[in-house]
Amino acid sequence: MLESIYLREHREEAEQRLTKRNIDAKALLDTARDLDDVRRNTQQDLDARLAELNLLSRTIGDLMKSGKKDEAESARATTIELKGRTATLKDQLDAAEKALQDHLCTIPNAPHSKVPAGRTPEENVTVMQEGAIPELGPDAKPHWELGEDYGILHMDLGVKVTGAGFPVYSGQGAKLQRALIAFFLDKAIEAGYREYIPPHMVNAESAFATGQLPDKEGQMYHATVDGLYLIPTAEVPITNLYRNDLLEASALPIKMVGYTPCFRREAGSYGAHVRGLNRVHQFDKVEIVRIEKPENSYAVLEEMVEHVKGLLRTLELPFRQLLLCGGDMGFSSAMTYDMEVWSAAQQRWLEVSSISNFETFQSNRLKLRVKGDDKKNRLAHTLNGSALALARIVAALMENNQTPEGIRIPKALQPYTGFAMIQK
RNA sequence: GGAGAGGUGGCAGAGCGGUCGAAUGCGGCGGUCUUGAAAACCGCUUUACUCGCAAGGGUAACGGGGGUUCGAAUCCCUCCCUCUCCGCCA
Repeated sequence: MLESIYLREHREEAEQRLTKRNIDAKALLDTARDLDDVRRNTQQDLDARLAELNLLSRTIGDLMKSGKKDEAESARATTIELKGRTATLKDQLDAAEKALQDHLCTIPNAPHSKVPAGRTPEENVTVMQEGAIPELGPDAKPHWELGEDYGILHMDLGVKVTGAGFPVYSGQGAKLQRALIAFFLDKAIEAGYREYIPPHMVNAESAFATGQLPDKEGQMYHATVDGLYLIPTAEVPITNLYRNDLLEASALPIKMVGYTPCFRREAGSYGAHVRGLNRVHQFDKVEIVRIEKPENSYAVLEEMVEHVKGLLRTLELPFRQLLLCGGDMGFSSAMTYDMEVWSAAQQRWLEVSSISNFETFQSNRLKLRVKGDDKKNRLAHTLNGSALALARIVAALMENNQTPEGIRIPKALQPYTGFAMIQK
Protein backbone atom coordinates (compact mmCIF):
# COMPACT_ATOMS: atom_id res chain seq x y z
CA MET A 1 0.00 0.00 0.00
CA LEU A 2 1.35 3.38 -0.96
CA GLU A 3 1.66 5.95 1.78
CA SER A 4 -0.88 8.71 1.68
CA ILE A 5 1.82 11.16 2.67
CA TYR A 6 3.85 10.12 -0.38
CA LEU A 7 0.84 10.60 -2.61
CA ARG A 8 0.23 13.99 -1.04
CA GLU A 9 3.79 15.27 -1.29
CA HIS A 10 4.86 13.64 -4.55
CA ARG A 11 1.67 13.65 -6.48
CA GLU A 12 3.24 14.26 -9.90
CA GLU A 13 5.85 11.58 -9.52
CA ALA A 14 3.34 9.05 -8.23
CA GLU A 15 1.05 9.66 -11.14
CA GLN A 16 3.84 9.27 -13.68
CA ARG A 17 5.04 6.05 -12.13
CA LEU A 18 1.60 4.55 -11.80
CA THR A 19 0.71 5.35 -15.37
CA LYS A 20 3.17 2.68 -16.51
CA ARG A 21 0.72 0.08 -15.32
CA ASN A 22 -1.84 1.19 -17.86
CA ILE A 23 -4.28 2.25 -15.23
CA ASP A 24 -6.13 5.50 -14.75
CA ALA A 25 -3.66 6.88 -12.26
CA LYS A 26 -5.12 10.34 -12.23
CA ALA A 27 -8.56 9.17 -11.18
CA LEU A 28 -7.15 6.87 -8.49
CA LEU A 29 -4.95 9.59 -7.05
CA ASP A 30 -7.66 12.23 -7.16
CA THR A 31 -9.89 9.98 -5.13
CA ALA A 32 -7.07 9.24 -2.70
CA ARG A 33 -6.43 12.94 -2.25
CA ASP A 34 -10.09 13.71 -1.62
CA LEU A 35 -10.44 10.90 0.89
CA ASP A 36 -7.27 12.01 2.64
CA ASP A 37 -8.54 15.58 2.85
CA VAL A 38 -11.76 14.41 4.44
CA ARG A 39 -9.82 12.30 6.89
CA ARG A 40 -7.51 15.10 7.94
CA ASN A 41 -10.25 17.68 8.29
CA THR A 42 -12.32 15.33 10.37
CA GLN A 43 -9.40 14.52 12.59
CA GLN A 44 -8.57 18.16 13.17
CA ASP A 45 -12.16 18.84 14.10
CA LEU A 46 -12.32 15.85 16.43
CA ASP A 47 -9.03 16.65 18.11
CA ALA A 48 -10.17 20.16 18.86
CA ARG A 49 -13.39 18.91 20.48
CA LEU A 50 -11.55 16.33 22.51
CA ALA A 51 -9.19 19.02 23.74
CA GLU A 52 -12.18 21.02 24.97
CA LEU A 53 -13.65 17.99 26.59
CA ASN A 54 -10.42 17.11 28.36
CA LEU A 55 -10.15 20.62 29.69
CA LEU A 56 -13.72 20.54 30.99
CA SER A 57 -13.25 17.19 32.67
CA ARG A 58 -10.23 18.45 34.51
CA THR A 59 -12.16 21.54 35.55
CA ILE A 60 -14.97 19.40 36.90
CA GLY A 61 -12.50 17.40 38.92
CA ASP A 62 -11.10 20.56 40.44
CA LEU A 63 -14.54 21.98 41.17
CA MET A 64 -15.61 18.78 42.89
CA LYS A 65 -12.53 18.82 45.07
CA SER A 66 -13.03 22.42 46.13
CA GLY A 67 -16.66 21.58 46.91
CA LYS A 68 -18.27 23.77 44.26
CA LYS A 69 -20.96 21.24 43.46
CA ASP A 70 -23.26 23.58 41.54
CA GLU A 71 -20.60 24.76 39.14
CA ALA A 72 -19.50 21.21 38.62
CA GLU A 73 -23.03 20.20 37.75
CA SER A 74 -23.42 22.89 35.11
CA ALA A 75 -20.06 22.07 33.58
CA ARG A 76 -21.14 18.46 33.44
CA ALA A 77 -24.21 19.44 31.45
CA THR A 78 -21.99 21.16 28.90
CA THR A 79 -19.83 18.10 28.44
CA ILE A 80 -22.84 15.98 27.58
CA GLU A 81 -23.56 18.12 24.53
CA LEU A 82 -19.90 18.05 23.52
CA LYS A 83 -19.79 14.33 23.95
CA GLY A 84 -22.54 13.80 21.42
CA ARG A 85 -20.59 15.87 18.95
CA THR A 86 -17.35 13.98 19.48
CA ALA A 87 -19.10 10.64 19.16
CA THR A 88 -20.40 11.66 15.74
CA LEU A 89 -17.00 12.95 14.69
CA LYS A 90 -15.33 9.78 15.85
CA ASP A 91 -17.68 7.73 13.71
CA GLN A 92 -16.98 10.01 10.79
CA LEU A 93 -13.24 9.72 11.32
CA ASP A 94 -13.40 5.93 11.49
CA ALA A 95 -15.42 5.88 8.29
CA ALA A 96 -13.03 8.31 6.60
CA GLU A 97 -9.99 6.27 7.61
CA LYS A 98 -11.57 3.10 6.39
CA ALA A 99 -12.60 4.66 3.10
CA LEU A 100 -9.07 5.94 2.54
CA GLN A 101 -7.51 2.64 3.54
CA ASP A 102 -9.88 0.64 1.33
CA HIS A 103 -9.11 2.89 -1.59
CA LEU A 104 -5.34 2.82 -1.07
CA CYS A 105 -5.55 -0.96 -1.01
CA THR A 106 -6.77 -0.93 -4.58
CA ILE A 107 -3.80 1.08 -5.85
CA PRO A 108 -0.87 -1.07 -6.98
CA ASN A 109 2.71 -0.15 -6.21
CA ALA A 110 4.24 2.62 -8.28
CA PRO A 111 6.76 1.21 -10.77
CA HIS A 112 10.33 2.44 -10.56
CA SER A 113 11.49 4.85 -13.25
CA LYS A 114 13.56 2.12 -14.92
CA VAL A 115 10.52 -0.10 -15.42
CA PRO A 116 9.48 -0.17 -19.08
CA ALA A 117 5.94 0.78 -19.95
CA GLY A 118 3.95 -2.04 -21.46
CA ARG A 119 0.85 -4.12 -21.20
CA THR A 120 1.74 -7.73 -21.82
CA PRO A 121 4.57 -10.19 -21.16
CA GLU A 122 5.75 -9.58 -24.74
CA GLU A 123 6.82 -6.13 -23.67
CA ASN A 124 9.11 -7.35 -20.91
CA VAL A 125 12.74 -6.52 -21.58
CA THR A 126 15.32 -9.29 -21.84
CA VAL A 127 18.24 -7.96 -19.85
CA MET A 128 20.63 -10.81 -20.55
CA GLN A 129 20.79 -14.43 -21.59
CA GLU A 130 23.45 -16.96 -20.81
CA GLY A 131 24.31 -20.61 -21.33
CA ALA A 132 24.23 -22.88 -24.34
CA ILE A 133 20.81 -24.03 -25.49
CA PRO A 134 21.03 -27.84 -25.61
CA GLU A 135 20.23 -29.53 -28.90
CA LEU A 136 18.25 -32.65 -28.14
CA GLY A 137 17.50 -35.34 -30.65
CA PRO A 138 14.05 -35.89 -32.15
CA ASP A 139 13.21 -38.47 -29.51
CA ALA A 140 13.66 -36.03 -26.65
CA LYS A 141 10.87 -36.28 -24.10
CA PRO A 142 9.14 -33.71 -21.93
CA HIS A 143 9.70 -34.11 -18.21
CA TRP A 144 6.33 -35.65 -17.44
CA GLU A 145 7.12 -38.54 -19.77
CA LEU A 146 10.63 -38.84 -18.38
CA GLY A 147 9.22 -38.82 -14.89
CA GLU A 148 7.04 -41.80 -15.70
CA ASP A 149 9.77 -43.64 -17.60
CA TYR A 150 12.19 -43.37 -14.73
CA GLY A 151 9.54 -43.86 -12.08
CA ILE A 152 10.45 -40.71 -10.17
CA LEU A 153 7.49 -38.39 -10.76
CA HIS A 154 3.87 -39.50 -10.54
CA MET A 155 1.24 -36.96 -11.42
CA ASP A 156 -1.42 -39.70 -11.41
CA LEU A 157 -0.73 -40.67 -7.83
CA GLY A 158 -1.11 -37.05 -6.82
CA VAL A 159 -4.51 -37.04 -8.48
CA LYS A 160 -5.53 -40.12 -6.53
CA VAL A 161 -4.36 -38.80 -3.18
CA THR A 162 -5.32 -35.17 -3.56
CA GLY A 163 -6.17 -33.88 -7.00
CA ALA A 164 -4.64 -32.56 -10.18
CA GLY A 165 -1.52 -30.48 -9.76
CA PHE A 166 -0.18 -32.18 -6.66
CA PRO A 167 2.93 -34.03 -7.80
CA VAL A 168 4.32 -37.09 -6.07
CA TYR A 169 8.07 -37.69 -6.27
CA SER A 170 9.71 -40.95 -5.42
CA GLY A 171 13.10 -42.62 -5.31
CA GLN A 172 15.79 -40.60 -7.02
CA GLY A 173 13.17 -37.98 -7.86
CA ALA A 174 12.43 -37.41 -4.19
CA LYS A 175 16.12 -37.34 -3.37
CA LEU A 176 16.69 -34.79 -6.12
CA GLN A 177 14.12 -32.49 -4.52
CA ARG A 178 15.78 -32.79 -1.17
CA ALA A 179 19.20 -32.22 -2.72
CA LEU A 180 18.10 -29.05 -4.46
CA ILE A 181 16.54 -27.66 -1.31
CA ALA A 182 19.68 -28.33 0.70
CA PHE A 183 21.87 -26.92 -2.06
CA PHE A 184 19.88 -23.70 -2.36
CA LEU A 185 19.76 -23.23 1.40
CA ASP A 186 23.49 -23.79 1.77
CA LYS A 187 24.26 -21.29 -0.98
CA ALA A 188 22.07 -18.67 0.65
CA ILE A 189 23.59 -19.27 4.07
CA GLU A 190 27.03 -18.94 2.49
CA ALA A 191 25.90 -15.59 1.13
CA GLY A 192 25.02 -14.42 4.62
CA TYR A 193 21.32 -15.24 4.89
CA ARG A 194 19.91 -16.60 8.13
CA GLU A 195 17.79 -19.68 7.67
CA TYR A 196 14.23 -19.80 8.97
CA ILE A 197 11.68 -22.58 9.05
CA PRO A 198 8.43 -20.63 9.28
CA PRO A 199 4.83 -21.76 9.66
CA HIS A 200 3.19 -22.97 6.48
CA MET A 201 -0.08 -21.35 7.39
CA VAL A 202 -0.61 -17.69 8.15
CA ASN A 203 -3.36 -15.55 9.59
CA ALA A 204 -5.20 -12.86 7.68
CA GLU A 205 -3.08 -10.04 9.10
CA SER A 206 0.06 -11.60 7.67
CA ALA A 207 -1.54 -12.25 4.32
CA PHE A 208 -2.68 -8.64 4.20
CA ALA A 209 0.68 -7.22 5.18
CA THR A 210 2.61 -8.75 2.29
CA GLY A 211 -0.15 -7.95 -0.18
CA GLN A 212 -1.84 -11.30 -0.77
CA LEU A 213 -5.06 -10.00 0.76
CA PRO A 214 -7.26 -8.60 -0.50
CA ASP A 215 -5.70 -8.62 -3.96
CA LYS A 216 -5.07 -12.35 -4.39
CA GLU A 217 -7.57 -13.88 -2.04
CA GLY A 218 -8.75 -16.47 -4.55
CA GLN A 219 -5.21 -17.70 -5.13
CA MET A 220 -4.70 -18.99 -1.61
CA TYR A 221 -6.06 -22.10 0.02
CA HIS A 222 -8.15 -21.01 2.96
CA ALA A 223 -8.70 -23.10 6.06
CA THR A 224 -11.93 -21.39 6.94
CA VAL A 225 -12.63 -23.12 10.23
CA ASP A 226 -9.53 -21.54 11.74
CA GLY A 227 -9.28 -18.53 9.47
CA LEU A 228 -5.82 -19.48 8.25
CA TYR A 229 -4.29 -19.46 4.80
CA LEU A 230 -1.82 -21.94 3.33
CA ILE A 231 1.18 -19.92 2.29
CA PRO A 232 1.61 -19.30 -1.45
CA THR A 233 5.28 -18.50 -0.79
CA ALA A 234 7.68 -18.32 2.17
CA GLU A 235 7.77 -14.58 1.55
CA VAL A 236 4.57 -14.25 3.55
CA PRO A 237 5.57 -15.81 6.88
CA ILE A 238 9.21 -14.73 6.68
CA THR A 239 8.55 -11.08 5.88
CA ASN A 240 5.89 -11.02 8.58
CA LEU A 241 8.46 -12.04 11.17
CA TYR A 242 9.18 -8.32 11.27
CA ARG A 243 5.62 -7.03 11.24
CA ASN A 244 5.06 -4.11 13.67
CA ASP A 245 8.76 -3.67 14.32
CA LEU A 246 10.79 -0.52 14.73
CA LEU A 247 14.38 -1.40 13.95
CA GLU A 248 17.63 0.29 14.86
CA ALA A 249 19.42 1.38 11.70
CA SER A 250 22.32 -0.80 12.80
CA ALA A 251 20.07 -3.89 12.63
CA LEU A 252 20.05 -3.64 8.84
CA PRO A 253 20.51 -5.26 6.47
CA ILE A 254 18.37 -8.22 7.44
CA LYS A 255 18.91 -11.23 5.20
CA MET A 256 16.63 -14.22 5.62
CA VAL A 257 16.16 -17.43 3.72
CA GLY A 258 13.64 -20.18 4.10
CA TYR A 259 12.50 -23.32 2.45
CA THR A 260 8.79 -24.06 2.40
CA PRO A 261 6.30 -25.80 0.22
CA CYS A 262 4.09 -23.30 -1.59
CA PHE A 263 0.38 -23.75 -2.16
CA ARG A 264 -1.44 -22.02 -4.96
CA ARG A 265 -4.94 -22.59 -6.20
CA GLU A 266 -4.08 -21.33 -9.69
CA ALA A 267 -7.77 -21.07 -10.35
CA GLY A 268 -8.62 -20.97 -14.00
CA SER A 269 -5.30 -21.94 -15.51
CA TYR A 270 -5.45 -25.22 -17.36
CA GLY A 271 -4.23 -26.46 -20.71
CA ALA A 272 -1.14 -27.67 -22.49
CA HIS A 273 1.13 -25.09 -20.91
CA VAL A 274 0.41 -26.34 -17.45
CA ARG A 275 1.21 -29.99 -17.99
CA GLY A 276 3.49 -31.84 -15.63
CA LEU A 277 5.42 -29.57 -13.32
CA ASN A 278 4.91 -26.40 -15.32
CA ARG A 279 2.16 -25.20 -13.04
CA VAL A 280 1.20 -27.09 -9.91
CA HIS A 281 -0.78 -26.43 -6.75
CA GLN A 282 2.05 -27.44 -4.46
CA PHE A 283 5.74 -26.95 -5.07
CA ASP A 284 8.89 -26.43 -3.05
CA LYS A 285 10.76 -23.18 -3.01
CA VAL A 286 13.67 -21.57 -1.26
CA GLU A 287 13.02 -17.88 -0.82
CA ILE A 288 15.38 -15.08 0.11
CA VAL A 289 13.99 -12.01 1.86
CA ARG A 290 15.71 -8.72 2.65
CA ILE A 291 14.87 -5.77 4.82
CA GLU A 292 16.88 -2.74 3.79
CA LYS A 293 17.36 0.98 4.11
CA PRO A 294 15.59 2.78 1.28
CA GLU A 295 18.79 4.14 -0.20
CA ASN A 296 20.25 0.65 -0.59
CA SER A 297 17.33 -1.32 -1.91
CA TYR A 298 18.01 -1.12 -5.63
CA ALA A 299 21.64 -2.12 -5.26
CA VAL A 300 20.40 -5.02 -3.15
CA LEU A 301 17.95 -6.03 -5.86
CA GLU A 302 20.86 -6.41 -8.29
CA GLU A 303 22.82 -8.32 -5.69
CA MET A 304 19.96 -10.77 -5.30
CA VAL A 305 19.80 -11.22 -9.06
CA GLU A 306 23.50 -12.06 -9.06
CA HIS A 307 22.93 -14.63 -6.35
CA VAL A 308 20.26 -16.35 -8.44
CA LYS A 309 22.41 -16.23 -11.57
CA GLY A 310 25.15 -17.96 -9.62
CA LEU A 311 22.76 -20.77 -8.72
CA LEU A 312 21.64 -21.22 -12.31
CA ARG A 313 25.22 -21.24 -13.58
CA THR A 314 26.19 -23.83 -11.05
CA LEU A 315 23.27 -25.98 -12.15
CA GLU A 316 24.48 -25.54 -15.74
CA LEU A 317 21.11 -24.34 -16.92
CA PRO A 318 20.66 -21.87 -19.77
CA PHE A 319 18.80 -18.88 -18.44
CA ARG A 320 17.71 -15.36 -19.19
CA GLN A 321 16.83 -12.33 -17.10
CA LEU A 322 13.70 -10.33 -17.79
CA LEU A 323 12.83 -6.88 -16.53
CA LEU A 324 9.06 -6.92 -16.25
CA CYS A 325 7.09 -4.14 -17.86
CA GLY A 326 4.56 -2.13 -15.90
CA GLY A 327 1.62 -4.17 -17.11
CA ASP A 328 3.11 -7.54 -16.21
CA MET A 329 4.40 -6.72 -12.75
CA GLY A 330 2.83 -7.99 -9.57
CA PHE A 331 0.51 -5.73 -7.62
CA SER A 332 2.92 -5.06 -4.75
CA SER A 333 6.17 -4.67 -6.63
CA ALA A 334 7.99 -1.52 -7.71
CA MET A 335 10.40 -3.43 -9.90
CA THR A 336 10.65 -7.11 -10.74
CA TYR A 337 13.16 -9.26 -12.53
CA ASP A 338 12.06 -12.70 -13.65
CA MET A 339 14.61 -15.42 -14.20
CA GLU A 340 13.71 -18.09 -16.70
CA VAL A 341 15.40 -21.35 -17.61
CA TRP A 342 15.24 -23.04 -20.96
CA SER A 343 13.33 -26.27 -20.95
CA ALA A 344 14.80 -28.03 -23.94
CA ALA A 345 12.18 -30.66 -24.71
CA GLN A 346 9.27 -28.26 -24.37
CA GLN A 347 11.25 -25.65 -26.25
CA ARG A 348 10.16 -22.90 -23.93
CA TRP A 349 11.32 -20.68 -21.11
CA LEU A 350 10.10 -21.50 -17.63
CA GLU A 351 9.99 -18.89 -14.89
CA VAL A 352 11.96 -20.15 -11.91
CA SER A 353 12.53 -16.98 -9.98
CA SER A 354 10.92 -13.64 -9.47
CA ILE A 355 12.96 -11.02 -7.66
CA SER A 356 11.25 -7.87 -6.54
CA ASN A 357 11.77 -4.65 -4.70
CA PHE A 358 8.59 -3.64 -2.90
CA GLU A 359 10.06 -0.39 -1.60
CA THR A 360 7.69 0.67 1.21
CA PHE A 361 4.60 -0.99 -0.24
CA GLN A 362 4.76 -3.98 2.10
CA SER A 363 6.42 -2.23 5.02
CA ASN A 364 3.61 0.29 5.11
CA ARG A 365 1.18 -2.54 5.70
CA LEU A 366 3.65 -4.37 7.92
CA LYS A 367 4.32 -1.23 9.93
CA LEU A 368 7.98 -2.06 9.63
CA ARG A 369 10.10 1.00 10.32
CA VAL A 370 13.72 1.92 10.80
CA LYS A 371 14.91 4.55 13.23
CA GLY A 372 16.30 7.58 11.45
CA ASP A 373 19.31 9.65 12.43
CA ASP A 374 17.05 12.49 13.48
CA LYS A 375 13.70 11.93 15.14
CA LYS A 376 12.12 10.71 11.93
CA ASN A 377 11.41 7.02 11.64
CA ARG A 378 11.08 5.70 8.12
CA LEU A 379 9.45 2.70 6.55
CA ALA A 380 12.01 0.10 5.57
CA HIS A 381 12.24 -1.36 2.09
CA THR A 382 11.49 -5.05 1.63
CA LEU A 383 12.66 -7.31 -1.17
CA ASN A 384 12.39 -10.95 -1.93
CA GLY A 385 13.22 -13.47 -4.58
CA SER A 386 13.00 -17.16 -5.30
CA ALA A 387 16.35 -18.84 -4.96
CA LEU A 388 14.94 -21.00 -6.35
CA ALA A 389 11.56 -22.55 -7.16
CA LEU A 390 12.03 -26.28 -7.45
CA ALA A 391 9.37 -27.80 -9.63
CA ARG A 392 10.35 -26.06 -12.82
CA ILE A 393 14.05 -26.38 -12.10
CA VAL A 394 13.48 -30.10 -11.86
CA ALA A 395 11.56 -30.04 -15.13
CA ALA A 396 14.40 -28.25 -16.90
CA LEU A 397 17.09 -30.43 -15.36
CA MET A 398 15.30 -33.58 -16.45
CA GLU A 399 14.66 -32.41 -19.98
CA ASN A 400 17.99 -30.73 -20.68
CA ASN A 401 20.09 -33.49 -19.18
CA GLN A 402 18.37 -36.52 -20.66
CA THR A 403 20.77 -38.97 -22.29
CA PRO A 404 20.40 -42.53 -23.50
CA GLU A 405 22.14 -43.64 -20.30
CA GLY A 406 19.89 -41.70 -17.97
CA ILE A 407 19.38 -38.20 -16.61
CA ARG A 408 22.64 -36.50 -15.77
CA ILE A 409 22.91 -34.63 -12.46
CA PRO A 410 24.98 -31.40 -12.53
CA LYS A 411 28.32 -31.81 -10.82
CA ALA A 412 27.65 -29.29 -8.10
CA LEU A 413 24.55 -31.16 -7.06
CA GLN A 414 26.08 -34.61 -6.90
CA PRO A 415 27.39 -34.26 -3.35
CA TYR A 416 23.80 -33.59 -2.35
CA THR A 417 22.11 -36.31 -4.39
CA GLY A 418 24.75 -38.94 -3.83
CA PHE A 419 24.41 -40.05 -7.44
CA ALA A 420 25.53 -38.68 -10.80
CA MET A 421 22.79 -40.14 -12.92
CA ILE A 422 19.13 -40.94 -12.61
CA GLN A 423 18.61 -44.40 -14.03
CA LYS A 424 15.78 -46.81 -14.52
C1' G B 1 -11.15 -29.55 25.20
C1' G B 2 -11.92 -28.44 30.99
C1' A B 3 -10.31 -25.46 35.55
C1' G B 4 -7.41 -21.46 37.44
C1' A B 5 -3.81 -17.17 37.10
C1' G B 6 -2.12 -13.27 34.27
C1' G B 7 -1.20 -9.63 29.96
C1' U B 8 1.50 -2.06 31.90
C1' G B 9 7.28 1.64 28.49
C1' G B 10 13.76 -1.91 25.61
C1' C B 11 13.52 -5.27 30.15
C1' A B 12 11.91 -5.91 35.32
C1' G B 13 7.98 -4.03 38.09
C1' A B 14 4.34 -0.30 40.79
C1' G B 15 -0.26 1.90 40.02
C1' C B 16 -6.33 -0.35 40.68
C1' G B 17 -11.67 6.05 39.05
C1' G B 18 -9.31 12.42 38.37
C1' U B 19 -3.59 16.53 37.71
C1' C B 20 -0.85 8.94 35.00
C1' G B 21 2.34 8.78 28.87
C1' A B 22 2.36 6.35 33.51
C1' A B 23 6.47 5.56 40.25
C1' U B 24 10.93 2.83 40.95
C1' G B 25 15.02 -0.25 39.35
C1' C B 26 17.96 -2.03 35.23
C1' G B 27 19.53 -0.95 30.44
C1' G B 28 20.60 3.02 26.73
C1' C B 29 22.16 8.26 25.44
C1' G B 30 24.52 12.99 26.95
C1' G B 31 27.31 15.53 30.80
C1' U B 32 30.41 16.32 35.46
C1' C B 33 34.65 14.00 37.73
C1' U B 34 39.28 11.07 35.82
C1' U B 35 45.69 10.65 32.31
C1' G B 36 41.99 6.78 30.60
C1' A B 37 38.29 3.52 32.46
C1' A B 38 35.16 2.07 36.47
C1' A B 39 32.32 4.02 40.43
C1' A B 40 29.53 8.20 41.94
C1' C B 41 26.48 12.30 40.69
C1' C B 42 23.20 15.35 37.16
C1' G B 43 20.03 15.42 32.88
C1' C B 44 17.57 12.87 28.89
C1' U B 45 15.28 8.40 27.26
C1' U B 46 7.80 5.47 23.48
C1' U B 47 4.95 5.63 19.16
C1' A B 48 1.22 7.14 15.56
C1' C B 49 -1.76 10.92 13.52
C1' U B 50 -2.34 16.12 13.09
C1' C B 51 -1.33 21.79 13.01
C1' G B 52 3.19 24.77 12.27
C1' C B 53 8.78 27.31 8.03
C1' A B 54 10.48 26.30 12.82
C1' A B 55 10.38 26.50 17.97
C1' G B 56 6.50 24.20 19.61
C1' G B 57 1.18 22.87 20.14
C1' G B 58 -3.19 19.31 19.88
C1' U B 59 -5.15 14.21 19.85
C1' A B 60 -4.63 9.04 20.65
C1' A B 61 -2.21 4.59 22.73
C1' C B 62 -1.21 0.56 29.56
C1' G B 63 -2.89 -7.19 24.70
C1' G B 64 -7.35 -6.14 20.56
C1' G B 65 -12.45 -4.42 20.29
C1' G B 66 -16.81 -2.55 22.79
C1' G B 67 -19.34 -0.44 27.22
C1' U B 68 -20.16 2.48 32.07
C1' U B 69 -18.55 7.62 33.66
C1' C B 70 -18.01 14.70 33.21
C1' G B 71 -13.31 11.73 33.63
C1' A B 72 -10.66 4.65 32.92
C1' A B 73 -4.19 1.66 32.89
C1' U B 74 -7.76 1.41 36.92
C1' C B 75 -14.95 -0.79 36.77
C1' C B 76 -18.04 -4.10 33.18
C1' C B 77 -18.49 -7.22 28.54
C1' U B 78 -16.05 -9.77 24.67
C1' C B 79 -12.07 -11.68 21.76
C1' C B 80 -6.85 -12.93 21.46
C1' C B 81 -2.42 -14.46 23.76
C1' U B 82 0.86 -16.40 27.83
C1' C B 83 1.50 -19.42 32.26
C1' U B 84 -0.10 -23.57 35.83
C1' C B 85 -3.04 -28.05 36.54
C1' C B 86 -6.21 -31.91 34.14
C1' G B 87 -7.63 -34.47 29.59
C1' C B 88 -6.07 -35.84 24.51
C1' C B 89 -1.92 -36.60 21.36
C1' A B 90 2.74 -36.79 16.86
